Amino acid sequence: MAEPARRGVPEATVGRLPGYLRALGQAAERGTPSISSEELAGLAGVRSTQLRKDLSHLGSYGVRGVGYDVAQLSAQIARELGLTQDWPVVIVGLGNLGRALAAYRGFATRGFRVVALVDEDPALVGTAIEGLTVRTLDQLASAGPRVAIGVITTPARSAQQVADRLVAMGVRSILNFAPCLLSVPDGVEVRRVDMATELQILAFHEQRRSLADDHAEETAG
Amino acid sequence: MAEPARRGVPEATVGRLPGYLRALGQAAERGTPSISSEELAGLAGVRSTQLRKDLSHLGSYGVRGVGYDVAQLSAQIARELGLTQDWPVVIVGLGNLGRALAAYRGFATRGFRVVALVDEDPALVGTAIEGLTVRTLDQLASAGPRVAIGVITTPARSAQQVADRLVAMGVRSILNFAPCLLSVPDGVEVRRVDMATELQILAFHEQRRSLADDHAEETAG
DNA sequence: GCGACTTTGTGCCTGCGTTCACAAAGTCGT
DNA sequence: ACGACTTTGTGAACGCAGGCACAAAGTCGC
Ligand SMILES: NC(=O)c1ccc[n+]([C@@H]2O[C@H](COP(=O)([O-])OP(=O)(O)OC[C@H]3O[C@@H](n4cnc5c(N)ncnc54)[C@H](O)[C@@H]3O)[C@@H](O)[C@H]2O)c1
Ligand SMILES: NC(=O)c1ccc[n+]([C@@H]2O[C@H](COP(=O)([O-])OP(=O)(O)OC[C@H]3O[C@@H](n4cnc5c(N)ncnc54)[C@H](O)[C@@H]3O)[C@@H](O)[C@H]2O)c1
Repeated sequence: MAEPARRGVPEATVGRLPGYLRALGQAAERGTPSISSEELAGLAGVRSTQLRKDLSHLGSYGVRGVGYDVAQLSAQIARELGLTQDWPVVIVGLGNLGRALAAYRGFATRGFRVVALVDEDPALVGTAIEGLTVRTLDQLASAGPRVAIGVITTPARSAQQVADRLVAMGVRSILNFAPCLLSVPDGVEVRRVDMATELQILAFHEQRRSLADDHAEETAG
Repeated sequence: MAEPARRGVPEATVGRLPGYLRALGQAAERGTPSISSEELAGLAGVRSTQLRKDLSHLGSYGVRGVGYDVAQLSAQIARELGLTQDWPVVIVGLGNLGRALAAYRGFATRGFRVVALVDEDPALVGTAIEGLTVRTLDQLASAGPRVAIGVITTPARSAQQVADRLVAMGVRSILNFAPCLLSVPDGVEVRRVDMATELQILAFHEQRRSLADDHAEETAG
């Protein structure tokens, strides 16, 4: 039974698969041909029961008494995530952040290829960054390569219109770095990376700890 | 009753508070003095019932029949998140990403101040970036300002040792951009920002949609 | 002042995700 | 060949989070 409830992978599980893949990469470097759920879970930072349940959702199975074949499980998760093909990516907005992303070699290593760079600044359009010529959205729409995933690194005020243009071009997956909400039609998925939000969550807990510390001092002293 | 189960703010709620704060900022720009949960929820991208339940956890309350006072609610959420004080931040690893973050003006706007920059590259140490002199971790530990939050933008292989050093310096909040797991003692919180993971999740759904489309064509044709 | 209306705050229910406990299945030593 | 041991896969219990329905509370028009 290699194909159980195949179309029912829970979202929470999907969110952990990339982590498992990275952990498997580490395991592969060590040269161990197979790995137990306990050890792999340790590398991925989850409980072994959770790992096993997650893997059970993909119908994958290891060998009882032994563990999982590292190479095989890697391939299976990569296939599940759609990383067997290369996804063409466009980066829109080549400021500080967009340029850092364009220069980042980490994408290419796994299934993603930056095939276009877009900005509206006339001083940038036509110049080459990382071997790619910067274009406008118009140029991309009329004569560019097909892109599957759009990365938005423009200021927040431009993000919505950029998203609209991308959607009109057929892009259904957007990674948004601008600190704002994007409204898109059904069938288009937006994920946000928001460092300000992350910092604020850290600040919340930091403050909670500070208050706890203060209280401890108070009662102790 | 302005203080109910004050220490019981659910984690999921905390994760949405920054979004509410941003939405309130937008509302404030419009000049509306008060706002209904329905409208604010729209700006934040959640359901109004969820917004109200979230706010109820902080003991905050609006005025029935009217809504929430924008300025007051803003202040209350900011206080809850610990943004009334400035949190000193250090950025470790001044490559492409670290430099982009150092140049980013978005942090200062709300409660965070980059007070130190760290790298181990001798070519960088001693130079000035964005008005701050780059130091080593040793220099920061012995003679630097106190930092509350550490941002790690080094390659993955260095991230753990950097985290260990930060923890030894008393840092209890870490934002990690390196694609790896950090192991830290209890009482230290790590949050990760991982673009590769986000892209892989997008790829999963993209692939799922592609397969669905193929199937639709097949049955239609 | 009063009734109609608006909007908040919350108890309850439902669904999802995580953890526990254990049977199934396979390996390894003898 | 067989028994002890290891490890997986999963049914079941539990807890948390989200959404619904509704009462409470206040506003506004007259
Ligand atoms: N730099 C960071 O470290 C950082 C951190 C967190 C969040 N962000 C967010 O990422 C986004 C980009 O940040 P940044 O520092 O790189 O900004 P930036 O101002 O340096 O760059 C923005 C770029 O987008 C281009 N642009 C603007 N409107 C455009 C449009 N309609 N079409 C195409 N290109 C357009 C501009 O020409 C510019 O090159 C912002 O939303 C910012 O809030 C950045
Ligand atoms: N650049 C991106 O767009 C991007 C995107 C996603 C993830 N990341 C991750 O962010 C991290 C940084 O990426 P980058 O492209 O800026 O890398 P980079 O190689 O350009 O920069 C890394 C910097 O860290 C410094 N460093 C290394 N070891 C150190 C140590 N022990 N102490 C102090 N400094 C040290 C190096 O001197 C260098 O300046 C990496 O882990 C990368 O995977 C980057």
